[in-house]
Amino acid sequence: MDVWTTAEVARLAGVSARTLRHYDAIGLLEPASHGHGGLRRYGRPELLRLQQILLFKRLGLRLDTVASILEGDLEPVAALRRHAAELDAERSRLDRLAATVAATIRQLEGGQPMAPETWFSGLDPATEAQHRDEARRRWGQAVVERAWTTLQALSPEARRAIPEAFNDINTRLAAHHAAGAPTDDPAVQAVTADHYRLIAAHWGDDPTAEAYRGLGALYTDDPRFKATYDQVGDGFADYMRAAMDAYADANL
Amino acid sequence: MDVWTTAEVARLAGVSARTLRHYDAIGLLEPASHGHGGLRRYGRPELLRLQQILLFKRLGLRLDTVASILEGDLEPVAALRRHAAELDAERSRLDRLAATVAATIRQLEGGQPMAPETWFSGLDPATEAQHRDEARRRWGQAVVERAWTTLQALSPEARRAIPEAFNDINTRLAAHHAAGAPTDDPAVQAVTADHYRLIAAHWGDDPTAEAYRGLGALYTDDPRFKATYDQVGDGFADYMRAAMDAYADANL
DNA sequence: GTATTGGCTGACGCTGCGTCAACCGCAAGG
DNA sequence: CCTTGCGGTTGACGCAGCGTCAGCCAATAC
Repeated sequence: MDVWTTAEVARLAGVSARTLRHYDAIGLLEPASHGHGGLRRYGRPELLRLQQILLFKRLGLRLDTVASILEGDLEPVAALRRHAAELDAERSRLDRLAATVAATIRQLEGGQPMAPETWFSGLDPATEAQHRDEARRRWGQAVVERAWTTLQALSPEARRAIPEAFNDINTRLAAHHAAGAPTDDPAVQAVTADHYRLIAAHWGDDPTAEAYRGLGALYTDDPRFKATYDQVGDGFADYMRAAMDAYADANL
Repeated sequence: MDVWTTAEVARLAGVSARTLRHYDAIGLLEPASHGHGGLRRYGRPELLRLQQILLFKRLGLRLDTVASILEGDLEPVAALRRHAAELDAERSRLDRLAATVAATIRQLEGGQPMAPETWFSGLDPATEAQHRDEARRRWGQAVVERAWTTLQALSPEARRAIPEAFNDINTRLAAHHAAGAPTDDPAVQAVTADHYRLIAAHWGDDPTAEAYRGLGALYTDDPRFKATYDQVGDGFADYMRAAMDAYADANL
């Protein structure tokens, strides 16, 4: 009884026959010999090797790494150390991910269908930087930059309150827009004043005329905002910006 | 400027053009229209949709899940909750893995090339159980079972010391085996006595003759041990068991 | 005229097998 | 003798999410 078939080895080692064939195919564990009809026959050395393979695999090493170790091309301890570091990195990545997911859940629960102001908070640094570059290139104004970063820096509570409030204002303004009211119409300017106060509430100090115009520019020039606002109605982003400009002209 | 090409959208959103084509291929984000030569043309609604896609993707959701959410077939909050649970499970899996890897590193550092006694400590429960079933079926003796479980229950320090000691004994015994010395040869029995004492040191009380014979059976009948010992020399496992039986006959 | 950009459509590669599909050999039972 | 069934074999697709050629077309810049 020194030789075992595929199914026997599989049972002994607790793996599937398919796995053994796979290991043969990739050269990780070749049978001692082939019998009639290509039957795989494994001997004791193969059993031993399989056990070692399973040991390392159980630790999460990739099969090619396991192969390198068993061929003596890789120091087991070194490989495991590197693997441990990778595990650690992956774990902290999951930690951050979980935190972000939790935050998003809270945000979704607290707000309406998600306002664009909240969609982009917390993009990854690379994307974020790219967006800012794009913005700078387009608007070329430091004030717009400040409007954006300020929006980003809002407290979590403020963020949770934002979607509703914006939704409210957008709805009211959309009504005037649909009715064809000019942007300097008193009713429109009243809504815009609410908008200004909403912004100001999270601005630190009251936004200057320049800052408020910058925010208006954000609505029309940043595709992320523009796309959203134009879904409210065709040309709504432009309408909103015009109303904001008018407000700045008259009041700031 | 209401329409963008693949590369433009890619730049705006910070993804690759290939990704956009992929999303088109799987129906996740189809362009608004196709221009001359099949050029993809994206409009604002597509930009918006892409932003939502990227938001959910960034949270680690699979693309088909994202699709379900955007199609309204899946509640975003519910999906995120489930995802959070999965993240949590995965994280604790990584925790356990990292612990196992660390333990293995310690073991490898403390010992020689890894003795078989340590290889199988800490197999996953299913495999472990299967091995024990196999063992019971083969030996049908509770004492063998006890020999095995006792080996498994050793303290970490003892485990670290074991490989060296076993290696030493194996080397000495292998010399006699190669020289063709009978197993009841006094020199062979002297080495066997050392082996007995080594085992006894971790046994709790001194192993009985029955227990020691059971351990010998483990060496020849468990493929995990047999394969290893037979690598020392052909028939070495049998030789060792015979020496152990002889020792038990004469001294226990 | 041609070199450069960009865009297009395949199609393979990666990881570790699970899962058919199609076929063969051997032994027991009708 | 034939069927059934078990266990073995070799392909080959599928999965997730694109990266990465390869080969071809069109418009633009020099």
